[in-house]
Amino acid sequence: MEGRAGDRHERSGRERSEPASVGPHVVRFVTARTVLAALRGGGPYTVTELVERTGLTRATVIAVCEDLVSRGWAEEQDPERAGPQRGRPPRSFGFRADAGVVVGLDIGAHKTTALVADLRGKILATASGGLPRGRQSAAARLDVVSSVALAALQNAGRGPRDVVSVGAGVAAPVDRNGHVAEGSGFWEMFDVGLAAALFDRHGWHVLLENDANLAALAEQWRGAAQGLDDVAVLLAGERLGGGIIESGRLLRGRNGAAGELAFLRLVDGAVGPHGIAQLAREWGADAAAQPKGLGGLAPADVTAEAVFAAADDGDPAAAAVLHRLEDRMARVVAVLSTLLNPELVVLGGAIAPAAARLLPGIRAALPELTETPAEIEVSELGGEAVALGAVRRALDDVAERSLEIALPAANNQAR
Amino acid sequence: MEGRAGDRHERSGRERSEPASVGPHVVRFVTARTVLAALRGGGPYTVTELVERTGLTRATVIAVCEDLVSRGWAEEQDPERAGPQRGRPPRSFGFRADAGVVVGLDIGAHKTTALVADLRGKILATASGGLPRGRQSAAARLDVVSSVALAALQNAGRGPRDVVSVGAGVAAPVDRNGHVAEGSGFWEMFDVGLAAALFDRHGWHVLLENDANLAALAEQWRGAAQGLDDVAVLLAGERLGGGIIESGRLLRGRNGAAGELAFLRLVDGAVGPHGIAQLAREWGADAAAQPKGLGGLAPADVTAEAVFAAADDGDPAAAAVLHRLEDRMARVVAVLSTLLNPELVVLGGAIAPAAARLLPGIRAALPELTETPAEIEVSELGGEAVALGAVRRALDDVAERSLEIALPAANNQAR
DNA sequence: GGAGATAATTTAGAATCTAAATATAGCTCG
DNA sequence: CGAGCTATATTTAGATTCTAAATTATCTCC
Repeated sequence: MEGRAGDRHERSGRERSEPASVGPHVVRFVTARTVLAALRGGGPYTVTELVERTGLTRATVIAVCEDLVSRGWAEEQDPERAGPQRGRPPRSFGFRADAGVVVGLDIGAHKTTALVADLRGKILATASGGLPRGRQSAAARLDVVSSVALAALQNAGRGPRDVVSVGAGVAAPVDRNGHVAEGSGFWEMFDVGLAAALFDRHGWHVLLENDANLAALAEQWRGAAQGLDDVAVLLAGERLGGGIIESGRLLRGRNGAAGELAFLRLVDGAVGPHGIAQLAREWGADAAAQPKGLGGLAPADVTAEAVFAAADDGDPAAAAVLHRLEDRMARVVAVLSTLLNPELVVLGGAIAPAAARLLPGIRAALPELTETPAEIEVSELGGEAVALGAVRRALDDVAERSLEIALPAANNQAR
Repeated sequence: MEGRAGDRHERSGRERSEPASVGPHVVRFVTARTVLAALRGGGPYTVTELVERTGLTRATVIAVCEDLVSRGWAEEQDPERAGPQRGRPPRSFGFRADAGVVVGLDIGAHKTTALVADLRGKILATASGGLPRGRQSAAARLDVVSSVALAALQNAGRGPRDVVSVGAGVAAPVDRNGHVAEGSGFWEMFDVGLAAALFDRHGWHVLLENDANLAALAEQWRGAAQGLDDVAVLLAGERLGGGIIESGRLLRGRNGAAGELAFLRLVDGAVGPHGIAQLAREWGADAAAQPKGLGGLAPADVTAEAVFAAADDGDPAAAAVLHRLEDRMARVVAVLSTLLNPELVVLGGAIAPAAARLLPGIRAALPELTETPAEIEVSELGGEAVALGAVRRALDDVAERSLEIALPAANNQAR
């Protein structure tokens, strides 16, 4: 048996005999998606421009556009005519970026961040909320997530009904079906729980995804990796995660654990700013040639900043710590470069500020370790990378399902 | 209209305004591919069976089938009617597996192997030829490849005109466009050279690919990884290469160097049978507790077999060598498991026989090294894995292009 | 107000699918 | 041996969609 060419059935599962009903409808479906994609790509376009961009006929474009208008995805606009023009005035159609919103969620262990964006990805509002420390029931946690999302929506002046799709990132492996890998501790509650809860409460379509994967999407969308199709993103903080994009697609692996290099022996131990301090304590002892070591700090005072400062002052022990850190990072990047041959590796997460400092050292160490060294950059997206990637994920979902989605009726009417 | 169906432009790249011409023709194109895929999957089918399998209407199926017959891809067959049946006798159509052949080439440094298969992948014949040692001109090398392919064709009783597609594997990175990565030494000659030469001489459509990638395809097709969508294959011999399949797709990376772990520091040095002997020489010295070490062999007599034999005899030095080897392999598999989370890792290449011996040790070491250990198996495909994968690659190409390919006229007539 | 230009709209034609009606070939049974 | 049954093939009608060409509309310039 083949199953090779015809594997479409993302959801329908086992059934054969499904390719069914290809008819002319599908043609319309495809052309509508083509036109919609063109509209989404830029400002209002005249029909003539759309004809050029899509390669379709004038008649077809107009028919499709009117269809899209009636579904709420596009609107006809009076083009701003700069000065007198000759000929019959053209009709213009534009994408209705405000026909709905998407929500991007970054669900961390202690804090949840929500981003609300319009259908072109313009960020409209933010909100975040922390969990009080201590054990929390699943319900309490879901309540926090839900209320943070609602707060962000309110900040954006929109309501729950306006939400067309939701992306959500968690710090655990998530497989292709949106299931959290077994053995992920409390993250497992989000497996079914999150999507079900948010669907039940608000009717939202929720896509769960690994946080590092979302960070990778964000970097490719609006970060250091814009436009690149082969990228890896390291999300290093308290945890070390990786998101890998190959040929423009996220890699997930069998259980969604691809890129989960947290346990790679090569890089054991934390590598975030907290980790730097810890490494300094561990390594300071044997690396210290001077009696004072690490600028004479007491162990409790060893912080990432202190180590950097000490290194700047010429403290050899601190310099040695940074050297070893550079070496560790370089080895991680080297493994990625050799195994996956990305064009660029982006260092992100809490370590980003520190990583900028280490970049030259890492770059210098790399050629010795691999034949195909990738470029390395530090993320400039800050703390919202994951939430931003969640927005991107939701937008992709909207693009894919756009012609099946019923837009919020109110808006549909409103304009 | 003529040039409609052939509008593929897989390579045309940047141009906008290309999605063009979606018309009803495309619908036919899709349904034809669907029916052809169904036919390829199994024996002759009655129209009714095809209706069930494809979900299309009876009328459509018949129309498409007759179309396929006229193009030479299918033939109408008198179904063998077992005993009396009721109702009007059905028409049956079958895939013409003999309408053409594909060729799979394994182009090694010293030897080239060719496999000829029918359009269902049944291997019809083999041939191989070695290069005399010493420097060879590019032309001489291409001559060998060409003549080996022709010999295999002759063995199969077919001619060069019967060839519909050719897959070829080389031991160098090959990017998505079929270009050999720069810096690959003499393999670069195949970059343009091979495809051009074989096209000029015989009109063949040649797909160049990395050998380990092809081995991965072979394992997924007819080897240990049948039906799995997330697999890694290690091809270890004089060289160490890796082929990675994720979500059913080969990973290539930016320059086609994905999986090229030959230079990974973790596993430096050869790991093939030759490598075992070498490691034994290197490591024997310091691992030897007994005065005799390695069963008292002289360095020149140290072979893989000898090391295995010595270990069986209880020689601790030999056992230590094998232990370290197991550890190395385990670490490679661990890196793959952690980074890519495959379901299975297949050990192939020249090391395969030896690897079977080491498997338990590798499996035992793995859980310590990764949280998501993959299954491990040894390849059973032998020395033809790469050529077999090349056949698979060519068949995929045929499936994709089938409706644009003109089948050899002779056969077309013949039946 | 007419000529020219640009674009929208209409019309005709072709390809494709589905669905329903009709025809066909073989078997069974009285 | 012919009527009836059955499963299938073939034909026909209807709907949808595209392209291409002809027609109509609206604006500017002279």
